Amino acid sequence: MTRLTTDFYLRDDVLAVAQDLLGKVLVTHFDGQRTAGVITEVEAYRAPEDRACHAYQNRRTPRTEVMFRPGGCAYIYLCYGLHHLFNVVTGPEGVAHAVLIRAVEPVEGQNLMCQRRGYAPWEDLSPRKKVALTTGPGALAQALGLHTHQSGQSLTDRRSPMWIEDQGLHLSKADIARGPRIGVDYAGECALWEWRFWMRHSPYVR
DNA sequence: CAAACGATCGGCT
DNA sequence: GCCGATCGTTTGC
Repeated sequence: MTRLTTDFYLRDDVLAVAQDLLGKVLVTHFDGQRTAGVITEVEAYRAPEDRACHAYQNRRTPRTEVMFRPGGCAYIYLCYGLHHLFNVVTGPEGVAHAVLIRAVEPVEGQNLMCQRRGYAPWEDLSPRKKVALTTGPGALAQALGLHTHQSGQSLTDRRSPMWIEDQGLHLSKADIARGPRIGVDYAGECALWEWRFWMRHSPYVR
């Protein structure tokens, strides 16, 4: 297992980082238990010009302060009062870029994920239900035990309980599809930008 | 201090 | 496809 290092996250090109995250493995290790999933769908958010980004026009608020940190930490926030959405902060310090992880394919700790989601055990799930376990940003965050109180956590520190690793899966350009981001209609013209990327052949995509 | 607003999900028609 | 749930954050008065 090779945990991604700060070099990966500090790059200024968040669209490149977003695509490079596809095929990497998001791992959490809480209370001695690991859960992990291959990242299958992401969206890029880029201050200052991106109206859909919480740090639009580089405005700093208590919530978005972590987005301005050097790349390599988590930005987790509560959406619709119910869902904890997990983002990876990228770019150098002062540059508020982030990648929203929208879906993963479970590869480790499936039964704990099911427990956290209130599902029956993994082996008892229909194919559809297996996909629903970790498809969608709120769903995967719940499955992996991610919560707003972890916002700001490092993904690169040796002692951190959450990180992203490269397990050697290589995607060619043809394996990546792109389209407009979801749920950002309020962002005017920015809503048309094709900053959502997914693994073309994965069933773990909306 | 009040009020509006979501980077969504799941259940139901 | 439509709709309600639910609450922290932000903004405006």
